[in-house]
Amino acid sequence: MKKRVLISDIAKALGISVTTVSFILNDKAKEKRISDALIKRVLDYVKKVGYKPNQLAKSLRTGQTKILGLLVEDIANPFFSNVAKYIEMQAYQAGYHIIYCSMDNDEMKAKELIQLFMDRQVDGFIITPSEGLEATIENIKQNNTPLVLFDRFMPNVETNYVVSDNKRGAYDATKHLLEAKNKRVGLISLYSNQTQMRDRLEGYMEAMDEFRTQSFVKKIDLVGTDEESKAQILEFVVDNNLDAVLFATNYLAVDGLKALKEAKVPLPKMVAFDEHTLFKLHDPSISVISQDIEALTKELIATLIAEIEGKLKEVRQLTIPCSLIIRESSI
Amino acid sequence: MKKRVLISDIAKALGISVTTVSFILNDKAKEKRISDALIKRVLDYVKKVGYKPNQLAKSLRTGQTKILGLLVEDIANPFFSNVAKYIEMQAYQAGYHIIYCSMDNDEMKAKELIQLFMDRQVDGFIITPSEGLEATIENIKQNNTPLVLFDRFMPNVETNYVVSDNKRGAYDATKHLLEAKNKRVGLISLYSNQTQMRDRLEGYMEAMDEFRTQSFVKKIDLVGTDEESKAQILEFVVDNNLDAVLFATNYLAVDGLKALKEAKVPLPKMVAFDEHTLFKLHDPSISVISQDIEALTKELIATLIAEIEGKLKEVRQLTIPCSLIIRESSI
DNA sequence: GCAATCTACTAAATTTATTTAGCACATAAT
DNA sequence: ATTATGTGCTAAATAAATTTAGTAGATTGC
Repeated sequence: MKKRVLISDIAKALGISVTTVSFILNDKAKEKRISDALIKRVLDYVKKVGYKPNQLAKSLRTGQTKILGLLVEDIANPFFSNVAKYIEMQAYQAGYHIIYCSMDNDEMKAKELIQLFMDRQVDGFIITPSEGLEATIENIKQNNTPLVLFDRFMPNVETNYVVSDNKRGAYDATKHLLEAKNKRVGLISLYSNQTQMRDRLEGYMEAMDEFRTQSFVKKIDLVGTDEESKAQILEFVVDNNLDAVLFATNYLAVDGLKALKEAKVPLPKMVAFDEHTLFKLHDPSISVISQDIEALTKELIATLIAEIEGKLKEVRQLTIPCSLIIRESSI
Repeated sequence: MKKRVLISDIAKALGISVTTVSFILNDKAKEKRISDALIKRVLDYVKKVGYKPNQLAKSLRTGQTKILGLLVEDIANPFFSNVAKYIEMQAYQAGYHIIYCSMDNDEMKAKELIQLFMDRQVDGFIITPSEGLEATIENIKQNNTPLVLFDRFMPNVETNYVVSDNKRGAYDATKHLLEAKNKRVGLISLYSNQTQMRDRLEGYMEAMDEFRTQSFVKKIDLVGTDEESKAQILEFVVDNNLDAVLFATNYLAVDGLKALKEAKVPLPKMVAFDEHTLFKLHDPSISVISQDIEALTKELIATLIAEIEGKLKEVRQLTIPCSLIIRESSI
C-alpha cells in the first residue's frame, strides 16, 4: 500500500510553500499573481504524481462536502429508482455524489435520517416529503441548508420544489376517458393530503364537472396491506359498476390489476399515473400519465446546485408537464 | 442559524479538557480511569445541549468515513433497486451510509467512479463487477480497502463475495421444464463471461444432459438495442420451434415477452431469472428463479462490516440458495 | 528622495475532532 | 528512604487541507 501524496509533499518537492500550491490548485493563481512558469511547474508535477486533495480535509476547512442527500419514499419503487438513477447521473456531472435512503412513510425514521444527513453536513437535500415533516423541513431551512422538494411540496413552507403538473395530467386522462363515451368514471387515490394527490383529485374533478357527470372517488389507506387495498379496489369497481378508472399511482394500478385478475372481473377502461414496466406488456397494455423524469431531475439538480452556489436569488418552484400515453386499456 | 456546539465548548463549559470529553464520548473513559461522577456530568451535559461530533473532523482524524460505496450495473433495474433498498437498511442499522452509482456496463465510467469513491475514502465497496474490471478490483485490494463482490465474482481475483446459487437455480428451472414434457427447451442468455451467466448456462446444460436432450442456446449482445434483442429472441424461439425457454435475466424475459406479443406468436412455456413486478401480473403469470435479496444483502453487509472492523480472518465466499417459483407460464 | 503601489510569494492560523505522551500527587513495596 | 505503581486528568501533536495577513524587494509617482 503506497502512501498518499499530500499537498505538503508537493510543496517540499518543488521548494515552494503549501499555500502557493493550494492557490494554484484552487484557481486562485491569477488573482494572487502567481507567475505562469510556476503555475505550469506545479500543475505538471501534480499530474505526474497523480495528486488528489484529501476530500475530508478540504471539506472540514471549506464546509462543503459535495454530497447531496436524497430521501425518497421507497427507492425500490420503479418511479423513484429511475429518479435515483437520473439524479445520480446529473449530480455526477456537476461533481456531486448522492447518499440516499428510503423513508417508507415513517415520520420518525425520516426525521432521524434528515438529522443524520445534516450531521454529515450534506451540501443539500432532495426530499419527497411525507406528511408531518413540515417542522423538519422548516428546520433544514433555518439551518440554511439548500433544499429542493420533489414530486410533491408543502404549501405552508416556502421552499424550492420541482413537481409534475399533476392536475393537468389527471384532467387530460379523465377527459380522455370521458370523451371515449365512458359514463361512470372513477378515481382511486390515497388517504393523503400530499399535494400531488390533491392535484390529481382536482384534475379529475374538473374534467368530471366539465362533462356534468357524477364522480366516484375511492381513497385507500396508505398503511394498509396489499390485500386490504386489493379488496377495496375490487369492491369499488364492481359495486359502482364503473366503466373506467383513473389510478392515482402506479402501485394502486398494480393492486387493481391483481385484484381484478384474481376475481376474474373484466377490466374496466383505465389510465394509471406513472410508468411501470408492467404497463407496456400487460394485456391489454395500460395507458399512463407519464412524468418526464429526465426533465424533472435536470431541473431539480440545477436548482439545488444553483442554491448551493448562492446563485439562486429567489425561491424556485417549477411545474413540469406530464404526458398522456394512450395504450389499449383506455380505447 | 444557531451555532453548532463543539467539543471545546463542552470542555470550556464544564471546566475540563477537550481530551477528557473525547475519551468519555468514545467509550475510553474506563480504560483511562475517568471518575464515574465526571462521566455522568459530561454525558448529561452533552445530552442537554444535543452535541453531535463533527463527522468530517472525526473522519479526518480516524480515517473512517462510515460511508460505503455501492456500484451496481443499473440502479433502475428492479433487482438492483431492491438490493439498494435492503443494503441501505442493513447499513443504516450498523451506522453506515451508502453512496451509489450505476456503472451501465461502462468500463471507463466504472474505473473513474471507483477512483472517485476511493478519493472520498469510503470505508468499503460493494460492487457488481462487470468484465474488464479485474485490474481495478485488484487495485482496491492493494489499497487494503474492504470489498465484497455481489451477484457475480471474478474467478481470478481472490475476494469476498456473496452470490446466489445460479447453477442450481438454472438446473432446477430447466429440470422443471423438462419434467413437464417440454421437448425443445432453449436458454436465452448474454454474451458475457460473468460468473452468474456462466453458472446459469452450466445449470441449464447439466439438466439438459441429464435428460439426454439437445440444447438450444442463444446469447444476446449486452450493448445492443432493445429492438435488436427482441428480434433475435423472436427468431430464436420461432426458428427452433421451442416448447420452452429459460431466460437468464429478467430484462431478457421482458424483451422476449414484448417481442412475442408484438409478433403475435404464442408464448412458449418459460421461466425467468429474478423477480419483476410484471411477472406476477402478466397473463399468464411468469415462473421465476427468485434470488433471496434479504439473505444476500444481510450476508453482504455483515461480511463487509466484519472486514472493515478487522474481524474477518479469511476471505468469505458465500453462495445463497435461490428458489423456483412456479406460476402459470411453465405449467 | 521618499512614500506609495505592485509583484510573487509565505508563515501561521483555521477547521474540529482523536490520540500520544506525560504530569502531579497519592499510595504501596522494598 | 527510595522506588514503583496507580489515579485522574491535560497539553500538545496530529489528521490534511484552505485562508488570512503579511513580507521583502522592485517599480512608480511627484
